[in-house]
Amino acid sequence: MPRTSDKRERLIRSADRLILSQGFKQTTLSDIAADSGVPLGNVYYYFKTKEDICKTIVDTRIEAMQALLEQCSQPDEPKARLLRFLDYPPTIKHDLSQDGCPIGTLCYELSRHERPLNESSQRLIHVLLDWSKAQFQAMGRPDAEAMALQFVSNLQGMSLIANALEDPNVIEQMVQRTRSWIESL
Amino acid sequence: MPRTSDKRERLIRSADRLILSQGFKQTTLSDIAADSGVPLGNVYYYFKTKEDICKTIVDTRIEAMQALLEQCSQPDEPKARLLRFLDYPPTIKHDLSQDGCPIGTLCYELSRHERPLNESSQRLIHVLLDWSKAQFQAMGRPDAEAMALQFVSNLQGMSLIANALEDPNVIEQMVQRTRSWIESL
DNA sequence: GTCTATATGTTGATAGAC
DNA sequence: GTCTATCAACATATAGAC
Repeated sequence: MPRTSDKRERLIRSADRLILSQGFKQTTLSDIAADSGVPLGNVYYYFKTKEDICKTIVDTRIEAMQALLEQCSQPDEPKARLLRFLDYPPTIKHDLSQDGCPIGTLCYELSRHERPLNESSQRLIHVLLDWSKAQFQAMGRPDAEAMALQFVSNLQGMSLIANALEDPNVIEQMVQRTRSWIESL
Repeated sequence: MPRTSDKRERLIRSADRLILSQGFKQTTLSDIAADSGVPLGNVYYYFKTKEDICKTIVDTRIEAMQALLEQCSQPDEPKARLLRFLDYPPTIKHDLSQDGCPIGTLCYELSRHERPLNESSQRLIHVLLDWSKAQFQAMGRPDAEAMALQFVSNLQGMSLIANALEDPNVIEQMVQRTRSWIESL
């Protein structure tokens, strides 16, 4: 019987969605329980603490981003990989402008919590930085580090502004600019 | 007697600092009271609600940024104004990498609160966008809107990444890149 | 205007029956 | 494994003496 329970999965999905739209601190266990249809007391069978849920969400988002990045890393030249990644933000521009970037928002919120939660910020942003840097290095650029910084900065900057203005068009415009920049290299 | 009380000012200063390092939701009235040396019950003589404090901090930061922008707007050509603004981030790179941007962090946090708090996000980011756009327009650029987007995106992107990595050098590197971009126009 | 004491509500977490 | 009931801590906000 317990083998077929999908409660843990439902809890994670609800937590992920609620944390994205409300933030981690703002989201209560009661919110997550209600949204997932799991009784409040039962949450503690699956997660030891609220902080434990947060760590799980961090891992979930990191893995989701890594899956996306691998999908963009087909046996191809690095420039095409970067351009292929840029196809993604416009497909979720409405989510991005409504809730911000799942990586960036968590990054910024967790960096103002205590240890060990704030240590997740570094891991989250490194996923994007490391992959980007690898692509610029494969392009033979000695300034790969700085280029990766600019690339990820564009992604995070556009998400924050689009979210603040609630304007999906910001994503379109900035992706277009970033695309032109990559193509010109 | 009450004329010389600086309690309200002390409360604002403490709230501003605490909200910057811990976030608004995370910061309790007790924190602010203790830090400012004002008894908890007395806070409500100066502010009706906690939300009221937040709105005051938003205004404070907007005014501080406007003051800085005016300082960069000496009777000069627009390109020099943008470059003069870029002198600023490196002077506070340690604060930026420790706590993030006072505009951007508040922007991202408040956009996931309910109305009317989330409406402040738009006002906060518009301060930077409007001023930047005005400079690019004065430079005669028809794409001033997109240029302002890229400029502010760089500022916010570098702050988020520097904060996540706790690395002031990210500010230096990205400001240098942004400076080169502006100079090339 | 100032401050102590406290009301009121919410939240993370636990106890214990089933 | 599941769920109800509840605890203990904390946060916002108020009452009321001074």
